[in-house]
Amino acid sequence: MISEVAARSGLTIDTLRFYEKIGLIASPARNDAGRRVYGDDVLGWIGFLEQLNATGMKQADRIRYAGLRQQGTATLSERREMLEAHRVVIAEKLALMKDTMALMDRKVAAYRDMEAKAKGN
Amino acid sequence: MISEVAARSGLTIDTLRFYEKIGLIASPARNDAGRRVYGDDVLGWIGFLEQLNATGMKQADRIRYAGLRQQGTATLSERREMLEAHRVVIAEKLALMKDTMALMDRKVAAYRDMEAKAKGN
DNA sequence: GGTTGAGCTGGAGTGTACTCCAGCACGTAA
DNA sequence: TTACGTGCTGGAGTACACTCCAGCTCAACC
Repeated sequence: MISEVAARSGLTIDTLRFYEKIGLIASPARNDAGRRVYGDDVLGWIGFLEQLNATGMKQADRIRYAGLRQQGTATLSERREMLEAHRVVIAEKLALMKDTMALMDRKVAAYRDMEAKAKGN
Repeated sequence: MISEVAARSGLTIDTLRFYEKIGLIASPARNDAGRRVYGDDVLGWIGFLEQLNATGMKQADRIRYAGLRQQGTATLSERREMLEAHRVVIAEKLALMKDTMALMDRKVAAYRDMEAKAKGN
């Protein structure tokens, strides 16, 4: 079961167990042999975590969010605030990405120019 | 001198020396007392490095780029290729940032809804 | 000429986020 | 019933990117 979640999520088995240990993923049910049996929701949750991760949210914050989520609806507004704060961070990164992409374009064009001139000699 | 570059660049003195050690920054000239005297170009270069860094380029690749840059015009096309490759990476991250920002917006809206309903009870 | 402040070197230490491993248990197929 | 595959735990190890420190030198000011 863990191997299937690993395959579907793109995480490794070790990482899944690690995420569970640090509280990013809720401890799944176990079968008679003591093996993890994951719920259907875990893949969606991992996908969301990966999106937070890939957009630069720190582990500690993701753990905090995961903890709040497990506490249920009482933590809704706290979670909303975290997401709003993260949105701001993303917006800043987005602007930087755009800037840098434009810079790459300018530099690449300049390099092409210089290469053409070097050939022309 | 190093403290001024640190202040202007936003890097720490230790990081400047570290960057020099790993080849990200060329070894600057020294004065009679053996202290670093940086050229005017170093701040621009550090700014560019930071932009590569902030957009997710790995240390090893930045070191490679810095090395090519020090070798002069013979490495122009190699550097251009690196920047083109990085542009692609940035474009992907950009798309992910946009996606995630939209997701944050949807989630925040949904949370606000749920909060409003909870209050209404 | 002694103290202060800035900088020097080489090397050890830190934080983050995994990643790997030894040694053991369980269930199925030959 | 023994071999194999999969999974289990606790803990050690790794990679990356810095960050800190001891012990020293040098120049300038009092």
